[in-house]
Amino acid sequence: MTFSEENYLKTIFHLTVLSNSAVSTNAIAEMMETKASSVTDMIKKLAEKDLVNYKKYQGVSLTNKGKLAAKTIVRKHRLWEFFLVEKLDFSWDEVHEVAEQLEHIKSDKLIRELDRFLGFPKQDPHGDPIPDAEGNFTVLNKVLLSDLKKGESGIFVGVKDSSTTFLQFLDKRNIALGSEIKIIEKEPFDQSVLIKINEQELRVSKLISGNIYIKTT
Amino acid sequence: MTFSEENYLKTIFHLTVLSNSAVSTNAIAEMMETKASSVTDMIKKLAEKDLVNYKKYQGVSLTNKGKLAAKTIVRKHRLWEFFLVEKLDFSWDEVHEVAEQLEHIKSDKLIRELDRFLGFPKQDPHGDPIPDAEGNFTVLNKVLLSDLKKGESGIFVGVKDSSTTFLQFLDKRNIALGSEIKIIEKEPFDQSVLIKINEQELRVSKLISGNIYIKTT
DNA sequence: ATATATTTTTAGACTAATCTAAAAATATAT
DNA sequence: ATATATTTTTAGATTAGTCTAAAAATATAT
Repeated sequence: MTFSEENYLKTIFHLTVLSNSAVSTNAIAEMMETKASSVTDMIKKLAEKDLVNYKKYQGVSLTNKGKLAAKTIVRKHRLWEFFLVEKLDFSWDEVHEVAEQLEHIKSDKLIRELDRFLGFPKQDPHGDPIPDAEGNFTVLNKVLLSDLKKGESGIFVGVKDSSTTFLQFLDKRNIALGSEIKIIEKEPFDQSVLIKINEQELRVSKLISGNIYIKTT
Repeated sequence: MTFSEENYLKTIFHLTVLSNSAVSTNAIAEMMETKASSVTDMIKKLAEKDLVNYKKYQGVSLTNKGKLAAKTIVRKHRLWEFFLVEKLDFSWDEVHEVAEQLEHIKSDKLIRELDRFLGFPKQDPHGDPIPDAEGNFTVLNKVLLSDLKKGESGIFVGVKDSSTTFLQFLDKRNIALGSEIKIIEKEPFDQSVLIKINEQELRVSKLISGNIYIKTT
């Protein structure tokens, strides 16, 4: 499987998780920053290899074979991210680009041994689940900070948007995975919330609270 | 720089070390298991980028820029090999193929941090020197086992041929880097040598002794 | 229901890296 | 020194992945 094929599978997988139905050509093109015509070409190739189900104009979905391949790539990506943060002192906003490269390295032994070396981690540095060799993973049951009500609290366990800018925003305010967050007050007008974190009070906008996953305690 | 360009540079580098003069198109083709015409095409591309000196029919050599690029790839290859053996329990005959992939990952921070994480190793698992970030490395002054005379001894510090079969041959006989080896006797007829290693005596052919590097003590 | 807008596919072209076959240059042998 | 062999380059084709522009299919709006 080529790098490009792997990248398409991964993108289709991520889009499927979001939408839970057939994925459109344009959605893939947009997420990959490429053209719809290129997507059509590649989809045909993947369908030929039984990695996706495809009927002209009807969007695309992963076959079981394609799903396992996609999960394997996600597994590799997230294990490498964990490695970079835990062993090589990368910060969580620096890992994505390098993991995008490392995820394509082909060696079953490598990924098996890396997993062992890291102690079989279950979440990557952004709180996303790391699939095991069979593609299975457990999703924490978590809610968005924006869905909590006044007085409720929980542990910060993941981010929805893991863009560099958002992650750096959190770093600047010392909001890290594992922090306890409590809702002090919600402003109905702009839906901003006043939260208590690290013994400090902080007001965050809806855009922020809608990107923070909380495990309620 | 593409993977392919990097592989050509690396090959030219290795061939230059061996021959110490301009490298022929055919030599590159043979080492890379490709066709001379493909080599010519790529050489032109590398010359265009000022990575090699090239005059039609006269062979190629690396420019300073090309030499540094090549050493950087070798540095990455050997650091990853060290990582695989030291941290992921690979054996020295399993690392090459995976390192061939890992050497192409692009991230200065990655390789800098990996080097630090590994404790700035100076030799890879086969005893080959690991260049530093500037491309400098120290070559142990070592001799071939086949050049030692009766009664001389030293430490096994490297292999000349690091093919899987040769490395597995050594493993089978418990001949590992760091072992002390002493020449008990040399047979003039077939140039085989009787050596003492790990308290045992062992007869090895010229083909073997000619692939083992020794640091005399 | 039909016109209009949007999405998707197709047709044809481009680049990088490769190949085969033929031509050109260089090396070798007597 | 010249014929022969070898090496290297060129010319032209192929494949994977991409693109633009146009055509075809589907969705939307009134």
